[in-house]
Amino acid sequence: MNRYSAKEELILQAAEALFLTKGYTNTSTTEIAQKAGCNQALVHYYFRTKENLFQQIFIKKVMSLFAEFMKTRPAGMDFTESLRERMGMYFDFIEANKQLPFMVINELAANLERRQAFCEELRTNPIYTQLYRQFDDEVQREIQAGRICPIDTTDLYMDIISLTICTFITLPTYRVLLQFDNEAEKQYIRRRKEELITTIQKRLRP
Amino acid sequence: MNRYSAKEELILQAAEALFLTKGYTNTSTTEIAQKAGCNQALVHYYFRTKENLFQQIFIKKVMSLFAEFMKTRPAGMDFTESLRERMGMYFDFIEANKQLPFMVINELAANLERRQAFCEELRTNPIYTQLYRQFDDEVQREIQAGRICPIDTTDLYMDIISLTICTFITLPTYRVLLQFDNEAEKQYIRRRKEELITTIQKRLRP
DNA sequence: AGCGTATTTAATAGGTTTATTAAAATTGGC
DNA sequence: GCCAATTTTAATAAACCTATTAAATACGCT
Repeated sequence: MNRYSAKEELILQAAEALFLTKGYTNTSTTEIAQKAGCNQALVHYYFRTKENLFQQIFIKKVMSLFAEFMKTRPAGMDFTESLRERMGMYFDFIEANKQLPFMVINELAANLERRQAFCEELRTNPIYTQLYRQFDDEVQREIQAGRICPIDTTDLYMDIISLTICTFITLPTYRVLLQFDNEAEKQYIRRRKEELITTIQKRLRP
Repeated sequence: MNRYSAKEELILQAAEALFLTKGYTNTSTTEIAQKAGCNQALVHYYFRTKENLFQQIFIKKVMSLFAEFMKTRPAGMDFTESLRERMGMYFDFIEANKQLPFMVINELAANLERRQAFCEELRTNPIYTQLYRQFDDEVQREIQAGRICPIDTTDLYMDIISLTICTFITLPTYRVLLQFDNEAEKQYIRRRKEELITTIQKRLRP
């Protein structure tokens, strides 16, 4: 079941929400405690240090982000179809976790140690290496069969995450700049999703 | 000439380097003073507040980023050619200012007031509105002439900055992950630049 | 040389932050 | 219903950060 106590869970949730929206430095343990409805000392009682608490949330979240795209290819589809499917899923996942890209970018870019720990995990954990290899194999097969044009798998992956992530990274600014109301924003996001899929499909045409 | 005194200039430089790499919150005025080789009080003497100092650097930098792409179309080229040229220039500009995207993302996303001030500037300053309108006109003309396929100008612009910026946002991580040495990194960046141009050109094909 | 202004510093007030400690409250087993 | 372990709190130490103030130093001008 749940290896966390109720309060511990509340603290984790509060911390996650705050770290995601405000980043590591801008979030204080006092604030986390407040949001979780407990004393600040309790945060340290359960997690000892702020860094510790952050790591637990960070690793979990970031890995889910990476794994989302590399998910096993849905059965009974050709590559192009399944890629479209996966891009859609990835895009939706980030839409549902709009703040995640910010946290990842901030913490990975700002902190060498965290970056190294993260890369170490990515390089050594067979879950991720296998997922990547599998995706790469698919791409190579399609290229050899002439169904898509030659492209480096890294580039393809980068293109997809770039177009996805930047949509949400620029969103807060676009919201102000283009004066989105709720409906306009939804529509914009839908359009960006279409644009992502179109662009990648055209990119892959032989 | 230079309206800054020598020490003032040193402080600005130190602050710029630090804000760019570590962000606003993670940089202290003490640190800036240290790097500039002066007393911490001097930072406040010249710029009164840390926020003030930051603004001066931020506005200048961000506006140069936006303006770079919208530069007037180089003469004697057709649109496709000139677009390629401009994408190259934009990419190179960001390569020469690798840290800039981080600062922009962080500060615009994290701080509503800054975002509003920035958007206000972008919306009202004729330099930027004109540059954008001009680019939009070009795109419309090309579409009507059937030389490129229909696309929303906002989408086209977003695609370009996405592919450019994400290259450098992920770079610190890729550096560790793919264990780049100097040469490998350069090569990777060159490849990403090609990929950007290829992808956009294919995207625009009728 | 000497006065007045601009620059630079040391010292410090006032605030916030993380982390610890010791005591109080709560819970579950018997 | 009491004891012991767990959970929670209040209080506070120690570090650090921004901003200010008043004093010291350098500088330009006559």
